Amino acid sequence: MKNKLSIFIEPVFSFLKTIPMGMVATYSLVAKEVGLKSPRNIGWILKQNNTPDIIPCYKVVRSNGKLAEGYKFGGKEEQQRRLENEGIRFNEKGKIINFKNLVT
DNA sequence: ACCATGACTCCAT
DNA sequence: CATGGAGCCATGG
Repeated sequence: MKNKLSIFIEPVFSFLKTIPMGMVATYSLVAKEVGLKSPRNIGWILKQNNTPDIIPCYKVVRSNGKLAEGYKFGGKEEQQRRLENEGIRFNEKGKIINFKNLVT
């Protein structure tokens, strides 16, 4: 590839697959995990995902417990559905309840 | 090289 | 708790 972030794509996707059922990761956590500087970069990388049923990019949430706007496959509503399927619950404001289930 | 944009975060108000 | 601004780093025009 000709851009710098592309070399982080596979590491990020691999990490996402290791996140257990019922748990999520924040953008900054994923960034730190693969050695990237800015959480913004993770957003860019997640947009490179073309296989939502193989790469669980829906497991990445914002640090405030809410979902990012730009989930590529049906928006944050679809992302919320996927998370709820794992048992993650949301309040009426769209914020994750018991936002302690982060991976370390 | 300049500028706008983005699936973000932190901190102040 | 909601909002705004600054910081952030890479991409693309």
